Amino acid sequence: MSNKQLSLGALEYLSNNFESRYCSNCGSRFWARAEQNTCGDAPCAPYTFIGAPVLKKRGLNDLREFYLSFFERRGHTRISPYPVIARWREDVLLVNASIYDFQPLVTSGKVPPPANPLTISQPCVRLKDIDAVGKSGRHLTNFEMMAHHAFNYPGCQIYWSNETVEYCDSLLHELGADPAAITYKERPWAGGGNAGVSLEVLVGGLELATLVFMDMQRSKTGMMIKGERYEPMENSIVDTGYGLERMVWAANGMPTIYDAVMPDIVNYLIEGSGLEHSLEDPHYANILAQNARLSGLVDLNASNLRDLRKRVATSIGIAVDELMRIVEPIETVYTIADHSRCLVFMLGDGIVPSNVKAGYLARLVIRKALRSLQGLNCEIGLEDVIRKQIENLSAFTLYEAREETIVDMIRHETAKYGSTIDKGKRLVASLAQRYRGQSFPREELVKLYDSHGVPPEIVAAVGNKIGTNVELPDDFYSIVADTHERVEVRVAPATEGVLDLPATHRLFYDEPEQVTFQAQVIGLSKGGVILDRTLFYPGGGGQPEDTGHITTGVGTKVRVLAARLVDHVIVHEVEDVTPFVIGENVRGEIDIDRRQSLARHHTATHILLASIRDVLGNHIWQEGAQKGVDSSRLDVSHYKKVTDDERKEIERRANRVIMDDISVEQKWMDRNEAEQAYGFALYQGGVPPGAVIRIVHVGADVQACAGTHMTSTGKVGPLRIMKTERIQDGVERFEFAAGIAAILYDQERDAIVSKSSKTLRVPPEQLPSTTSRFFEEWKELGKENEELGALKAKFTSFLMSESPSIKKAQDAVNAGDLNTLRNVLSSLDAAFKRLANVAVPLDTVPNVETSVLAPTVTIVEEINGIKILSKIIDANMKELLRTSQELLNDNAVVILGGVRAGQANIVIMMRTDVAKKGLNAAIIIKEACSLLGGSGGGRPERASGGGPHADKINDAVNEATKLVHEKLKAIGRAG
RNA sequence: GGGCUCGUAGCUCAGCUGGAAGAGCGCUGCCUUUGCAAGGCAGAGGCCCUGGGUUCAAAUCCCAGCGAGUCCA
Repeated sequence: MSNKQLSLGALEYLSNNFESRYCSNCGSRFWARAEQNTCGDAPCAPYTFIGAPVLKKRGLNDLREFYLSFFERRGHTRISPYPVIARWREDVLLVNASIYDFQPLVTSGKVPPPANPLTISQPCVRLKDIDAVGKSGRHLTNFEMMAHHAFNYPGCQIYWSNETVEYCDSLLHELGADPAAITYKERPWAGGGNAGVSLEVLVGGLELATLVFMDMQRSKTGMMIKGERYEPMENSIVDTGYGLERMVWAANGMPTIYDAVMPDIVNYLIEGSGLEHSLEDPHYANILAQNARLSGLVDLNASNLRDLRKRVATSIGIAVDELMRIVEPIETVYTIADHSRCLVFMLGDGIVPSNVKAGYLARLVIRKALRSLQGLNCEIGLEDVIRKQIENLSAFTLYEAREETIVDMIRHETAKYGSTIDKGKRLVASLAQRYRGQSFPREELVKLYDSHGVPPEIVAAVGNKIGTNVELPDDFYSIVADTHERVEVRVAPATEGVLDLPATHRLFYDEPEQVTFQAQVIGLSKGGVILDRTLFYPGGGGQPEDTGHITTGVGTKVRVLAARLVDHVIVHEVEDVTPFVIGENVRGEIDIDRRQSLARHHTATHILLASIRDVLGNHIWQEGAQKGVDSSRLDVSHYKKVTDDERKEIERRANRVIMDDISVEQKWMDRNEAEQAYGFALYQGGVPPGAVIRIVHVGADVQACAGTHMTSTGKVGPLRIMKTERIQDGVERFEFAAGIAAILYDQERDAIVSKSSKTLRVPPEQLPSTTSRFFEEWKELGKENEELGALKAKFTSFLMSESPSIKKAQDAVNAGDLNTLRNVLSSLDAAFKRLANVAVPLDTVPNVETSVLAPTVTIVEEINGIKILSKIIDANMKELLRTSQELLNDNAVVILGGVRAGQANIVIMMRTDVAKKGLNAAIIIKEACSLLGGSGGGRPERASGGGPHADKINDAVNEATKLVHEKLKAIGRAG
């Protein structure tokens, strides 16, 4: 027993009203009024509330309101829920619990809580047990955690465990719980770097709430809790969590939590899919209840699902198959009901489906829902269910306002998934062809899922139809996980030593247009000067730091390379720290052009974000931003590609705001007041620490922002969107320039255009038509060139051998067939004319070529009845190949050489019957080309090669010819 | 943030152990048919994503970039 558990034992309220015992099953300590041997929790105790509600019947909205007002009456302030996407945290993606709202800034004491004590009903999304959803009867991917929190600081004690348990007890009494049925089970608790003791609150076997008493923090020494060491901390926090859905379930005793929480959605899906079942049928209700009761006792996963099915079937007395037939469709209905509700929370709170981060989790849920819906085989679309859910969640007005965007995202994702699956099926089909009649390799199955998103069930369905044997392993997803190497999380960079100096006064906020300032040197560090006040902005919020000069008391001017914020102190990194003396007065001067440009881009960023939101919709959220001197970029969440028209409209709107010359308001505000007034949209650029934050108004845009700004929008000057790109699925990047940078961008563009138009000798406005004409003509020329090559090959071979046309003409003459003769001659004539009309591009013909070509003659020899032709002609590689092909009509082996662009090429071709005798062109070409300083290769009956020594072309062709002769003679002797 | 796939004709894709750019569907024309369904013949249609590198030779191999898809944290 650890100390923590003993300390709770001193609780007055518990010891006065309850008996403390140890569970005969798990050994945990628990408190109860009734005589009982077990802790009342699964798996030590079964559900008893199903069919026998343990709380007074209440609906979701009713119970939520009851809870919040219960705590309001007891001095708590009601707080609006936070979004389910945890934008204020870098360590997690989704809000898993109400305390996430206050981590890390409030829990660490850096920021005061919005109210103290407070009560909230916080929607949460947990995807960890997503596979058990629908099957276990109790798992949800999303739920509302009702909570009351008290933050105790030194000198400010609100309340602690005694009051918390008392509140819980009387709440449960008021809700109609039998006092004797309530059990508090003690458990050590740890999470998010903190630890403490918790009490699980159990009624009827169901855990309704957890009361956490957080008063420890992680440390190197201290006591061990759940594998980490913790020490006591100054603050202590009451962190409670009551499951709204579970309480509703306990209050009506339905077989599953889904029936209790979303009866109309469940019915809608059941009716829509033509399922016969209804909960009125006692047989079905019994099966589902039994299923929920037994699954309550285990942690459901893929491998023990079968065991569970068996146990349920046995306890009801039916076959497993029968059970599955009844239970699976309804489980699918539950899954869809859960997932669709989850999606309303996710998408409604601004998550855009993507392939990374929270967006990926949303996509995951969408795809699971779509797959389930498909399994149900009904006309209802996910879109329809989502609309119904939004209607149901009327307590959240925000979602109603965003309904069309949510539905549009769903539609978009549905189409996307459809095409992924279509593509996947085609892939599977072609793979299945390869493995027809064999078993389908497991690696392919994994790869299809991992690289192409094809679920194994689809592989099986398509594959088995084609005739490959696809086996589905039980632990498929863990096999996939095993193929991914675990990457260690990088360690946080070491923080610099805290400077024991007062916070630097930030002149850049008070006097945004000042260039110079007087200050006193109050500290020196290695390479750094610390002043009591400064105009140098230390960087932050995507805005780079200022540079400039500091002139010492004796007039030495020292360059400031950068300014950095270390805790509350701004450190000026200087070229040389030696001229500075602590205590002296100095004069600072910032590089005003740089600062102006940065500030201009910063203000422009705010203007642009507001314009983007105007044009693309209110789901737009800043995902990142980087300001620069020459250009800046702004990343926003958006689920479609930005069109040209949208981009232009955004640019026009932004420039209109600039021309309206609205003054930029900047003020410090109490954090909680600001949040109340403007909501979470304040934190586009991240959540700043501190009880007081800087609020910047730029037109319609209001943000918490620490950067420096222009004093009015007009001073931003022209704004140009240079380009948009999709940096991830669901995130669009805008690159833009403002002020002089925008002018420079325009000028650069003009230069590009004017240079091009000078080259083409057309005015800029004719560039599009001229370039496309040139492109077309270039393509035409390419085709003509091809044709020319073919004709040239024909012509060349015609000159060297007995052309079939000539034969045909002679035959026609002999037969007196004038018609044929006329046709042959006219077609030859046309070919020659065409050849004559096409300009032959004269390559830079090297001298060597003419000298080589001149003495060459056509060599035709016959060895063992095999006709061999070899010659050097004026042709490139392609033409050599073509000509050889033509010459093969009259010859059995053709060897052609040619020189182009200072490089020699050789081609050897032969009839297949010659190659079959054992003559290998690829081997011969290699030999011959080695004389050229190169190499070659190909297939036995056709090979090509070449080399840089063009002057050796004669030798190479001769060598090839010689080798052919020798080989043929050898074959002849052997034969 | 990391892993893995893919960019070739209008579409779907083959070719990728380097050696003349292919198939199916679609399109155009002609033939067959009373018409339809269809069949036959001929043809058009390609910066093989871009830029480097290796090589005698690159759609194919290597690197970088751009674009798309997918899985995981």
